[in-house]
Amino acid sequence: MAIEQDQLSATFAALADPTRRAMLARLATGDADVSELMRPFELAQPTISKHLKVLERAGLVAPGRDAQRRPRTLVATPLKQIDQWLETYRRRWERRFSQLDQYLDTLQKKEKPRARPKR
Amino acid sequence: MAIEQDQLSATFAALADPTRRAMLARLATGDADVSELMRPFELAQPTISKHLKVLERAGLVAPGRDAQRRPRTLVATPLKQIDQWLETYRRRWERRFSQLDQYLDTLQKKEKPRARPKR
DNA sequence: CCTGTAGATTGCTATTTGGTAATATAGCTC
DNA sequence: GAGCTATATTACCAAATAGCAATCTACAGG
Repeated sequence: MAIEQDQLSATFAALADPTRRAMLARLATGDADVSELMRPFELAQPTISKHLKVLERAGLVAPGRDAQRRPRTLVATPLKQIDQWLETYRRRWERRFSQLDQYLDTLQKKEKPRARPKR
Repeated sequence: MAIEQDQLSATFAALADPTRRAMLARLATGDADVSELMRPFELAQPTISKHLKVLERAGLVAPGRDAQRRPRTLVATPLKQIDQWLETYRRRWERRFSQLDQYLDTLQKKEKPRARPKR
């Protein structure tokens, strides 16, 4: 059903939209209210509010208050979780296990014998 | 809209599903065909194939061939891109960026959805 | 050929998502 | 309090998604 109750899924889903990533990038330079977050886009105000709600549900943004403004603050914690999730896969690009290596490895597996050449 | 033509969006979208993340985790231990990827889940085979298509469109998985099997290989490149994207935000959790961040971080850690006071 | 097996494809739901316009609410400022 | 400003909420639509059962395709072995 993919109701996305888990934190990681909600964060990934929130980041899967260029508009929302741009909003985060703006917030990385400092807090901003809705009008300001809206400025770079040709989107209606409710659309921006909706995007903000997605970011808030993911915990990436925290709401503030200043008279009638609602300045948003970036919260990095969910991004840290993503960074930790990446840990399992990190060696695949940091070490000598390149995409090409994997591809060639797959081709070789057709033969079924074993003896992985260690260059 | 959001046709997700950009690589980053496609990758984030693909990762926003626990089933697909589990499939990647399995592939991290070595190539696997559809029957094997299907095993841990109570999902129909076409559903798994669909998930695989999403992962392939994101470039996270490469298709192989072995008689009637289609063993899949993990490709880490899109994950590397995510890692690079995170770079902008990394200092926010590696250092204590601000007092507000600290405060919000601890709030998040509690994650306590208590009963809301009725207004 | 025929049969069994592994996957892909098709066709169909229900739900979610990104967008909109219209309206409601909250807080200045006069 | 009237009016202005900033934002949220509501109601709606179109498209995308996750799921399924049924069917088609490709290949290995007799």
